[in-house]
Amino acid sequence: MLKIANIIPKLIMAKDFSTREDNYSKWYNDIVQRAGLAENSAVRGCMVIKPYGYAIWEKMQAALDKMFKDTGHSNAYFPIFIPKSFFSKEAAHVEGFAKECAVVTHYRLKNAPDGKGVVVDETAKLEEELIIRPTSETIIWDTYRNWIQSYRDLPVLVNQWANVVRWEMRTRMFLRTAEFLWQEGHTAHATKQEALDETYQMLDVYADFAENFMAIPVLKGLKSENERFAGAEETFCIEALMQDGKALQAGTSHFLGQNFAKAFDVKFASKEGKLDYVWATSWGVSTRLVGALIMAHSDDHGLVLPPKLAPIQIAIVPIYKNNEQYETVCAKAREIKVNLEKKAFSVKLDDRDTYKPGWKFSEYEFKGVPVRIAIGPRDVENGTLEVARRDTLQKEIYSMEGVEDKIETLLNDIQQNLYQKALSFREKNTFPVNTWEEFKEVLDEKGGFISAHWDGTAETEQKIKEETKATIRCILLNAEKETGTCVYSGKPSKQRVIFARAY
RNA sequence: CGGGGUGUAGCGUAGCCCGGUUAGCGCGCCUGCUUUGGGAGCAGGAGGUCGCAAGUUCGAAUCUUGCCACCCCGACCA
Repeated sequence: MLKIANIIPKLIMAKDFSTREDNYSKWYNDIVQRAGLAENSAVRGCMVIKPYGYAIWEKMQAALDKMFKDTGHSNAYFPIFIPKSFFSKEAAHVEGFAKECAVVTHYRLKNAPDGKGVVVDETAKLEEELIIRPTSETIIWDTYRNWIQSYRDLPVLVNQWANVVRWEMRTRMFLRTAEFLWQEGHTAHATKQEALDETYQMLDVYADFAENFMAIPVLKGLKSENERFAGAEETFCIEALMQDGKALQAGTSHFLGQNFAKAFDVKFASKEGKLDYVWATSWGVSTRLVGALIMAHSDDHGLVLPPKLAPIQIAIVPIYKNNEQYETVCAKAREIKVNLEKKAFSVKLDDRDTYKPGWKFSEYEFKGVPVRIAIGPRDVENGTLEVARRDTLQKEIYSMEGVEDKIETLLNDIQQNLYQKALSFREKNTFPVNTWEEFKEVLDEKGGFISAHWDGTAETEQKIKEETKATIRCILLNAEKETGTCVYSGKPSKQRVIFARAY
């Protein structure tokens, strides 16, 4: 490092770009659009995930898929359509999803009588309507019945990467769309303890992924009854805090008990020769994580991506005045690219002559590329490079010699720095409160996570939600037990729980 | 499904009240020249069913009615 350059002046921050303070949701939408992550589609509530946005999802998939495989799971695929009757087999489950199901009733179109377009052919009505899966527990447990007879068939450890549809009233890019992509793990076990262990294990996998890949610290906890998955005995979650002080549920892991086994009659013969119902879990994360990634790290210059999930980790921008310089500079740039690729980094050399360097700088900045290298004739002459990091916007001049190692260190540093920043943000925005007045005041003036005593009843949680829009995000798994009095009802409480307004 | 709002070129918009030139502007796009170390400049150019349908009128982006779509605020949710 020969010299430390200045932080980019505020003057040249992104044009026509909303700021977080000015209008948080517009800022979010601007990033999604301008970074080329996604756009609205012709279908209400559904989005088109564009190549750059999808590439982030693919990076997430790759990392998670490996973690699932490493914990013994296999991928499979179940149908997108679920017979309507399957849904009514588990009472709580129907109750929870009935209001947001898309239903297929016919299987054929015909030419309209007036010759304009096509209409549904009423003679092609399905005998039993098909539900487009909002989640796959029912079809999967109906299938598992045939897979499981003996304890020797257990455990079944299956994951599926799929799309699901939940007919939402109000949608937001990535955070809530009518159709979304996700993975859903569905496991079957011989004992309650084994199923519980699996539930915790996958929660840990999610937390590990969030913290080490997404660079987002998460709280691990148990959901209250109100927030529990429809059909689960217990729902566990990871909760993250976004920059506007709202919480985001980033993943869930459910202990389903024997509910689905009973509903779908999935029994197994134990070693002792006794018939018993199978114990189940399910767990999932979705493209919502892309939304989490945006809201956790990005700034008023655009997207900021952690190196481990960035589709492009390093962008190289050549600088030149004429053809001759272009050739020299690009030759050197290609050399650097090859060397960096030897370290398995994803590098983009942007040698397009149709855009100017300044334009490219801005482009990679709002696309969140962690590291940008600029190389010009002066650098070729001096054996140097200008290296800019996206998280701090700092620029430094590096010597070309051994640059691969320095970039590697830099990328690790950026990954760590993003995590630390997010962690200290969460710490600064987590508030223990003891009175109802304080609760409302903190919520309205600061937002963030509120740690407060709760009497454990659904009624109190409901009242709090009605009065403040805040819900219990989770009951921390690793929290110290501490007796106190409920912040709302004044009744006795065994431990503090985490409240927040949430996405 | 309630309450509010908006539909004009790829995007953002002016014009609408009070009907009357060839529907204007910015960004983007195309061509050429000069440029290229932080979103280039100049010159020229292309691009419009004014959301859809009907009505009023000599004449409708503009007025009326109906429909559709989208956005924001509520209830519901990963």
